[in-house]
Parts: sequence; C-alpha cells; structure tokens
Amino acid sequence: MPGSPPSLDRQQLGAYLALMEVSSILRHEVEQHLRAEGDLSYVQWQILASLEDSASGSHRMTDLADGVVYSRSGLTYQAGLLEKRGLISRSPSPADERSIDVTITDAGRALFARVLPGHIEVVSSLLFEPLSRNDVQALTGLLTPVRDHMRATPPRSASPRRRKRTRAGDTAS
Amino acid sequence: MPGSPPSLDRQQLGAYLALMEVSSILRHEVEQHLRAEGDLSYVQWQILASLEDSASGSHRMTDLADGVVYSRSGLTYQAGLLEKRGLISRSPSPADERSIDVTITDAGRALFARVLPGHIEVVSSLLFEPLSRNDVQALTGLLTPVRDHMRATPPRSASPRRRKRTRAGDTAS
DNA sequence: TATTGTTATACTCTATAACTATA
DNA sequence: TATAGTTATAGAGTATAACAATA
Repeated sequence: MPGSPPSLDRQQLGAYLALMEVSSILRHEVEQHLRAEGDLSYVQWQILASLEDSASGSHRMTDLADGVVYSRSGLTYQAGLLEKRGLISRSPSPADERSIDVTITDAGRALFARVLPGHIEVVSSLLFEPLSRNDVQALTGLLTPVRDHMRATPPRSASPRRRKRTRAGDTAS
Repeated sequence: MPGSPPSLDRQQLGAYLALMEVSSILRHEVEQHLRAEGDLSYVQWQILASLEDSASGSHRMTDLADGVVYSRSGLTYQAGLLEKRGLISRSPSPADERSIDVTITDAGRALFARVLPGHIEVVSSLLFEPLSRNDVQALTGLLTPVRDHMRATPPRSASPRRRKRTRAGDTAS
C-alpha cells in the first residue's frame, strides 16, 4: 500500500489526467475556431457571451472580471480590442462614476450570432458526441459541486487585487 | 423560439460551461503552484512527469510532442529551458541519428519529487474534495470515452506538421 | 482609505516558416 | 522525398506595479 500523506489513488489520477487532456484539447480547438471564424480570443468570446446573455446587454468591468479573467489589466486589454473593433462600447456608469458600463453593440451581437453555430458544432462533435443524455446529466451533476467548491475556495487567485472583503488589522494606523 | 439546427440543450450547455470553468481554475491554480514551487511551466511539468513515468527515464522528442504540446517548436523551447537548468539531458538516439533521446536527470527527478506533494495537494483540495470515491469513478468513466474520441478525431490540431499518414496525391510530380 | 479602471512594461508562451541533417 | 529536430521571428496574452479618479 502506498504512502498516505500526499497521494492520489489510481482512480483519482486517471480522472485528473483525463480532465486535463479533455479540457486542453477542447479549449484548443474552440480557440482555433474562434480565431479562424471571428478573430476572437477565448476571453473576448466570454465577454461577448456574458453581455449577450444579460438582459441589458451591459455589465460593469468588475462584473466581467469576476468569472472571466484572472487579472484586471487582462480584461482591460481584451475589452480594448473589442471596443476598437466596435463590438462593445464602454461608457462611465451613471450610478457610480468610477465604474464603466460595457455594452455589446449590434455589430457585436451580429458577430456573436455568426460565430455561435460553428462554436456549438465544435463543442458538440468533440465533447458531446460520445455522451448520452444521461451521461451529460451525470457529468453536470459531478462538475457542478466541484465548480461551486472552487468558487468558494478562498485563495482562488493569488492577487487580482484584494478580493472584496477587507482583511482587518492589515495596516495598523 | 430560436432555430433548431445548431444548438446545445440546457444540460449540455451546463456541462460545457462547468467543464470549462472547472478546468480553467484547476489549470490556473496548478500552474501557479508549479511556478511558485519549482519555477516550472505546465508543459515542463508534463515533460518531467512523462519521463519520470517511463521505465527508461527517456523519450524521443517526437514521443513527447504527441500528447504534450501542440507545436514542435514549442516543445523544443520548453525542453531547452529544462536542459539549461540541468533537469533533462538531450542526446542523439543511437538507433536513429535523426532522433533525440530526452532523459530526466537526477536533478530533474529531485525537483519533480519536491514539487509533487504540493501539486497533489492542489489537485486534491480543489478537484477531489467534493467528490466521493464513486464520483471519481463515474467521472473517469465519463471522461475516458471523451478523451478517446478526441484523440481519434482526425483534424485535432491544425498543423503540427503533416500528421503521420501521408495524404496521397498531394503533389502531382 | 478603499474601490474602479487604465497604463506601462516586461515576460512567457505559441506558432510559422525556413533550415539542417539523417533515413 | 519524408522525417526529426532546431532556429528565427513575430505576435498574443498575462501579470505586476504605478497611477488617476471617484466613493
């Protein structure tokens, strides 16, 4: 029997490696398609999808940052590219002058609509072809708790600026 | 009601998004740890793991390329970094003078051993904590066929040089 | 003082094409 | 002619820290 302190059993190792390989290939193929079809990075696609999905077609930069990218400057960079192409627009939020409201434009919606079918096709043919409806349901059932756990796990990212809650007693003064 | 041709049902969309988020976070955290603990990129880690895992501690560059990286020059780059640090060594293969045998060094094994516990810890706490033994088995059962399917799917990568089999009748002459 | 967002900068990684050498 | 690997190069993405402005 192997050591107990730090180890993954055979099943866990298999699951981990399968997950990494599956997600790497899928991500790679998806990115390839997005680039070829719409000249979009995956982050740009997530931004458009997030905006398209929202009722107002708008989000604050901070809202986009949570759940899209790991650094704020990265989001600024990607949003800048989208704005340059006229796919989104940015304007100061009326409510809070510090915030920027990001809104998807008609051109953005049009591009999203144009790319979406191919995107779905890639995902369907690569990920879902070998899975039955029950399989998909089971997969969701397994991954959802994991996602929730990961979201809840505190140190998630190391430094996208102090994360919400203020740690008391940090600076004495 | 929207069109029917290309679409993912709610279950599929959920599974897809959960998979992407889970794998993104996991990969990000793993990379963070590898960098902090061993100054290694994920690809470098895969190379070391692959060599450590092999009986001889060696692999040809081509063998490493299949299943590790998407372009050959990328592998050369990463292997070059490892060699510079003395973690692997490269020498022409006796059997085929075109090939390079990559071998993990003692220093490479030592570093791998030093980083592994923390690596496992990250994976365990992030991915496996919310999963029972049965869950893990189920997850493997779902992802393995997907992985096999993806490996078999032809166009997988767009251009890491002509992939094995030669397409007849390409150049006339 | 904390939060929102941008900018400047440096660095890592990746991919393409051209190139060498062996089979 | 095909395969193994490297090199040069160019570009994309990311993160850090410093910065400005509003709350």
